Amino acid sequence: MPVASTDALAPGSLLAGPLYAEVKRRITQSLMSGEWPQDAALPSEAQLAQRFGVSGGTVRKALSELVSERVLVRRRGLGTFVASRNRDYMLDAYFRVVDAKGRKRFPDSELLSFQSLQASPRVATQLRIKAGAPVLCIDNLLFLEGRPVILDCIVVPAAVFPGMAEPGFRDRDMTIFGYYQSRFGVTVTRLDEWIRAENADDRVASHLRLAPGSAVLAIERLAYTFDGTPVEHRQRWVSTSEHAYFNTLGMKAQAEA
Amino acid sequence: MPVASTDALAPGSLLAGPLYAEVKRRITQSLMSGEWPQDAALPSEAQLAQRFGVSGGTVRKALSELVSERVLVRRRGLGTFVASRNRDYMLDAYFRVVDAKGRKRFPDSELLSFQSLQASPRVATQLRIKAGAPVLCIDNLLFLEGRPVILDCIVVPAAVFPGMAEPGFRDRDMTIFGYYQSRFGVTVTRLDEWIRAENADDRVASHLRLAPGSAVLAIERLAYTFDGTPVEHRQRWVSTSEHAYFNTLGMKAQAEA
DNA sequence: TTCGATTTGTTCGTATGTATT
DNA sequence: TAATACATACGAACAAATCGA
Repeated sequence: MPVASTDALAPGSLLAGPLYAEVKRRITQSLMSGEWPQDAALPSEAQLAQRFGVSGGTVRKALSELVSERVLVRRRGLGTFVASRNRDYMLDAYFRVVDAKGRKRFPDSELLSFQSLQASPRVATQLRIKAGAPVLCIDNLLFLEGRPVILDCIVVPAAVFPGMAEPGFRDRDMTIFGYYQSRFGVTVTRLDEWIRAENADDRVASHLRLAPGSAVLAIERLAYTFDGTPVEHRQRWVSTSEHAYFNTLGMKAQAEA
Repeated sequence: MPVASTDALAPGSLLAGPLYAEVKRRITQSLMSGEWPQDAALPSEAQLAQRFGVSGGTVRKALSELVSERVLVRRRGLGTFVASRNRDYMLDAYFRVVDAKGRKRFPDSELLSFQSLQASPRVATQLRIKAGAPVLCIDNLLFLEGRPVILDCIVVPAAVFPGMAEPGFRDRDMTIFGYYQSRFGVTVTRLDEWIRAENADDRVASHLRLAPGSAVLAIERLAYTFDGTPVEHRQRWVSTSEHAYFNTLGMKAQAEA
């Protein structure tokens, strides 16, 4: 039979905050370290409770926060999993562009270019790497209902995605974040976006089939992984002639009593 | 001693979902009906548990969801309150415009006009009122660090805010949502925003001190109260020459272990 | 198809800690 | 200091979903 785990939290130790927060940090660290393989379930509530020497309710509270932050998903009868960055997840959690009727659809994409370059000072600062460090730059055009609506210029540190190259990227059968996750073990857990309006330059206007000078959304976006390290910079231009960026805050609608 | 309340939930009744969801609906209904006065605490956990005939943990789960949806705030030792739509709350919960360094500041405002008009068909549809129904239209210019950055055109149904007039609105010593809440008992609990890019027309450009045709953010926004009724339509234009609309999703940063 | 084992989801109750008045 | 109220933590029981024998 197994002996008491060394992970058990000392009962009298001085913690910065509540116990469940410490449990959450420990679980996050295990997720980061790759202790639990992709697509496999985490240990059950009862096992985690025993491992950390806390009650099931405390583990549940830690896991529930990670679920609400969309890091984990739990399925009754099955277990707790790292949320897979698949199409349905991305459309639901991260994709914000809707059509005139408010509908979201998964876009088709066309890879425009894939280059190995050196980080510009500006993007390097954002990614917290050295200016001139090797990066991969990917230009991608996204279509909704056959029309080009979104132009993306993705910059990722080469060190974070060792061995990434155009063929593998082009032939992936999944979302970009899903590719990061399954191929490189990099799970995006947070997105920050800064949205501005710009007059489209010739390149942007041409790709989005707009008149030069047309107003477009310019979205600068940073994606982070568990420990807050930025892993992707994306400059996105969105044509809002037929679409809008949708955002909602506050109380969800409640079903009738 | 008090007898069992008629609000008690039947133990064997058929509920659509879990018990805490029903408790949440009941609490929401009481909030809507004005049963609990503004600025006063709701009944304590134990009192609500007794009233609904459920355990404290079930009440806590219902209240916790309303807290996470920013409808309520709980203060230990004090009680549970409807979240006051004051400056700090609005800046934290709803205001999304940041300066070049990512800082949020509360804007100064200048009332441009206050008119009683009839709802246009388009806005009437959004507000779910009849075209031509009486509405109040308020134009407001917001300044950050002395510069005009946001132009707002607010449309609210007159029926929702009986007796609202320019002097009271102009002299309010609080946020607009705080005024709705304290003066008319209308608490905004949800915001939907559709963000587009536009070339500024002469009026918008003039107010925001931009060249005509400059790209600006055009944000169409609907505010709802508890039961999902829209109570305000706001068309907002934002100059992003010195500012950006900031949005973040996913896992919060965690303190070190 | 049925059954049993596993796992999460919900509900209950209790005890203790902490902040406020 | 005492009373009140929320916050945390524990443990237990049962329901519901899933999967494999």
